[in-house]
Amino acid sequence: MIKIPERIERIMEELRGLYKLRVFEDKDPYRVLIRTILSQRTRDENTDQATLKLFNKYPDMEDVALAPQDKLEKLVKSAGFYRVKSKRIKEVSHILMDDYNGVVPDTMEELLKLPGVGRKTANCVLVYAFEKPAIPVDTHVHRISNRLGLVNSKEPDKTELELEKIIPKTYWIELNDLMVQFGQDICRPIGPKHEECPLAEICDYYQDILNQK
DNA sequence: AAAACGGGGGC
DNA sequence: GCCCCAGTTTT
Repeated sequence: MIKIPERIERIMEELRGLYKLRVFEDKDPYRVLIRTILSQRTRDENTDQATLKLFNKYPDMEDVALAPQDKLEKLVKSAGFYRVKSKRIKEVSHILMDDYNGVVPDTMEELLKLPGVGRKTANCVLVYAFEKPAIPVDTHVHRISNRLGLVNSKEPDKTELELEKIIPKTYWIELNDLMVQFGQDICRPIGPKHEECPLAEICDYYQDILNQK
């Protein structure tokens, strides 16, 4: 059983070897924010399609703020949860115009005040728009961190706190994206591909499975 | 703590 | 056809 710091280094190096860090071609904070809200509980392809259609028709914050609700719903439909999401992006746009002078805030405290923005979304904006170190914890990061024995946590918020204590800051910006790719590809929620996994030998979850046989 | 929100893809 | 999924808010 290797120590945590070595374990982290091993994990991050393997993930770096397996995947490339994907960055939004459009780092505009407003667009990152809206795209991230649309991405909640939603796969990339569907998010991308919805985001594209939305900004094609309503390119700016003001356009979205003034757009009719039913038009927005139609445009973002493919992202799922489309009624609540369309309402939130419209409301967020309004609030940013009215209370923030059209500027997306770059602090956790202010971001959390916006409707539809929780810790995961706020951290995504901090990382992907402002390039500030933060660790967005979604279900992939939550699951993988627990399986690999980095944390022992039932809730994503607790996972985030624990990760922030043990992960060197140099890894923060890439951790979420690399783990998401790993989680879709190999360390899947159901039916993880242990045979293909380069981390199986240091994985608590896999070792438990071996021991049960 | 649990429910509600949802279209799209895997099988 | 059935089941699951890159969260957040409301009950």
